[in-house]
Amino acid sequence: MTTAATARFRRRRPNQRRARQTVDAILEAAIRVLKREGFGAITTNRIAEVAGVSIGSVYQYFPDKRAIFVALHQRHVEEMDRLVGIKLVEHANSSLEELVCGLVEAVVEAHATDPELHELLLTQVPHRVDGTQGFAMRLHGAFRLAIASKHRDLKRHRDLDKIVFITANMVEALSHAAALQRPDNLSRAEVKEEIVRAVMAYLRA
Amino acid sequence: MTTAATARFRRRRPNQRRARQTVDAILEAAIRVLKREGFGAITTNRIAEVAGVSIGSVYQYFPDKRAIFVALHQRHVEEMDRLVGIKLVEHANSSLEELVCGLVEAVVEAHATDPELHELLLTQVPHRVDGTQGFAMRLHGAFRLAIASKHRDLKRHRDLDKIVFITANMVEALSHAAALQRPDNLSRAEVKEEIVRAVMAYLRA
Amino acid sequence: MTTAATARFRRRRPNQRRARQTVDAILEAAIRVLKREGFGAITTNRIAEVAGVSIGSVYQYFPDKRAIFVALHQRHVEEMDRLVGIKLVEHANSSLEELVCGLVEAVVEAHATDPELHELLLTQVPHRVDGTQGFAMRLHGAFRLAIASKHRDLKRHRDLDKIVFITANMVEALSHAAALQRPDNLSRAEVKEEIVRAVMAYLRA
Amino acid sequence: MTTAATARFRRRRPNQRRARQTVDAILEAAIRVLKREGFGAITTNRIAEVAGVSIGSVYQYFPDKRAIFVALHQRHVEEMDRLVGIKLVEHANSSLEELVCGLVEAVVEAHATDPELHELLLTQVPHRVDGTQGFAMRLHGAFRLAIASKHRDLKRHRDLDKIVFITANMVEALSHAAALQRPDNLSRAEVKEEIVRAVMAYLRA
DNA sequence: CATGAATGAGTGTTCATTCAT
DNA sequence: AATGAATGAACACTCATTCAT
Repeated sequence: MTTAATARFRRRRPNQRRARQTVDAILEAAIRVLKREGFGAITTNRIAEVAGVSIGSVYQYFPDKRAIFVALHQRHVEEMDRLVGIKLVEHANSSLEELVCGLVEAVVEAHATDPELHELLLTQVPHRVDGTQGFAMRLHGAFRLAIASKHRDLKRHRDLDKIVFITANMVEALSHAAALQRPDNLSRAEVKEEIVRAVMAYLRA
Repeated sequence: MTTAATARFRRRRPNQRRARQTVDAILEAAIRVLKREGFGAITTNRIAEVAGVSIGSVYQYFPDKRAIFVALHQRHVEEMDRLVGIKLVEHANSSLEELVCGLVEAVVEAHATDPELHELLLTQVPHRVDGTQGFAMRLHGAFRLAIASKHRDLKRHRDLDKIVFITANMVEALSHAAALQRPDNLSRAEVKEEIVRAVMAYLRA
Repeated sequence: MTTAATARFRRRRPNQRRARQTVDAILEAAIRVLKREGFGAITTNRIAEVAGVSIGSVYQYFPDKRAIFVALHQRHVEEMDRLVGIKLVEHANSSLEELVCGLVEAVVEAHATDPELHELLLTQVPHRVDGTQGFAMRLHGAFRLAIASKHRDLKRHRDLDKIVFITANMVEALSHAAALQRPDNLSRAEVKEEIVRAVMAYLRA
Repeated sequence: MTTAATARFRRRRPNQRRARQTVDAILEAAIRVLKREGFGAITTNRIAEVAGVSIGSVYQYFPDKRAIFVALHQRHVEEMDRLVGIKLVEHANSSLEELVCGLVEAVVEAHATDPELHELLLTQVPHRVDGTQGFAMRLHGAFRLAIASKHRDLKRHRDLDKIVFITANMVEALSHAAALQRPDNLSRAEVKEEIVRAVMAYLRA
């Protein structure tokens, strides 16, 4: 969808299923090469080869090499959005703590799905972070909604903006760290619990 | 012969100083190009040109292109280490809250020094994150030291590792966010205060 | 069966007309792209797009890209031939001067019809000049005929070949120059008159 | 000189003899490939190969492929200018007829030097003709000078502009034709003589 | 040590052409 | 016939790196 939209302006709009398959094959190939041979080894021809399509087809769907990486990042962010969205709906009627717990779980899960790819995208593949695009920004919406509705009395004491800013970033960053830098002697569950504890402590402070 | 020894020193020094100047010029040029023209425009020849040295001189001091980026990252991390180290010494005898406050201040300051460069290095320039190199890891040491000495009773209740992991990452990530994504309606001081509040709330929980 | 025959005709005709239309659309598209975007921008796919036909249809009527240019040159030369032919017939019974005047007029007109295209075909689009194809060559026939019949006594003095060679090339080149390089302070009529004067002066010399 | 000037803006200014040799080698290689394998076979890598230099060196002196052709055209035009300039000086004190004869000779010679290249450049290699660049334009200056000084009385009768326009284009076009389309039964000397006759006839008319 | 011309492997990208639908 | 997605050989051009001066 979004990837197709990216290509829409420069290349023909493909028809449906086949096109989607080709685009996916290209993105998967890019990921495979990235993981196996490193960012330096990624060439458009190599991607085409691994994807099993012709180089021409790559340029049918992506205006240039960069667009492939942009699509990769987008797909990744969208996947995360999806997971968070699900939890948000699930916990519509839960307590604040349960909701926070759910969100933390979603974000930790999202980061843990393919941490290697996540890290590679973050450290090796150039990517603009224009504020709105950052993942934490998406969490902001979720937290604003959650805190505003579940914890109204807080609004009086401190600015909602501050709280949202802090909590969203805490969850994003700590989940991220949990996925990528968690020490061996800490289980994922422990860390998850600890993140929730930290967030709740802050909210109650 | 004292005169001979002196002469040797006199002959060496200027060269070493020159070398240092050249290396700095190259790194500054790399930063300038990175900021002004983007990562894609960085070529060794362009760096040499902007630095005002010959391409040959670049290879005199850096074995290859990657080494320039490694040095760039190192310089950046070292600068941060330095700032944190100072605060740590300053607050050797302060209370835990004051120390946390000092560390947060140091990290926020460090990130605010050249946020543009900081972001570019993080998003555009490929960099390994092999655990030890990540900046958060350095904070771990500081926090471990601080918490272990200032807040001994905590050790009994929960694992020090968890606490250090959470606090170090909180400070790192929130300071980072404060520098790069702080909403306009929040002052830096407010955010700093809020970060301290969050950390302390967690430590007291 | 008359009806069958009629049906056959009816079935074929529209196809042939369609084919002619398609071919024309392709050639016009090529010209349009050539004028608007330059020779470098001409691609078979672009021509098809501008012509409003599929790339497959282009290859239905032209074996390869070069054939399109050959057809373009041909169409252009044929148009010129047509104009010259008309004048030749018109002045079958006129004096030599009147005939020369008519021919010059025809060639100047021909060059002035679409000077931009004329120049582009000459300067941008590769074209063989294998003697027979050159436009001047066609004028040779006209002039040979004209001079041989109208100016017989000349034959005795100098070789008809020389005269034809010189006059045909004069008219061709000067008309060409008149269309493309005429200074602003000279009207087309003046130049035309001057060309006739030059040709007649030579013929009378 | 001129070729170096073309490259000056995009590429380093080379120092002296070696650079000149390299540039010449590249241009000669381009001509050789053009003659032997046709325009379609000219690739930058092939030129480099034939020139015996690396492809990188080609781009050291020419910003892109087109620049090579531009330089080729320029070199050609300059050579012609040179020949005409010489004749102009030689005949400073001669009669008008002698001067015309000299100029015709120069132009015929110029065109005859390497007619194959001349034709290829004209028919195969895309080239802008922006008025000033056309060769005929250069002859204009020569003829204006010649006629104005040698044939003053003409000025009264007809506009000098017309005469210059006609004569310069006659000489250019007829010499060109003489070199490329001269019939076998006409010697070059004969044609040359005939061109002079035509020009003089016009001037005397 | 400094220089910068020269190198050439390697890259992104194009576009004429085909052929299954 | 018409279509246009797919192909992939071929190309222009870059840029990290070397080395003679």
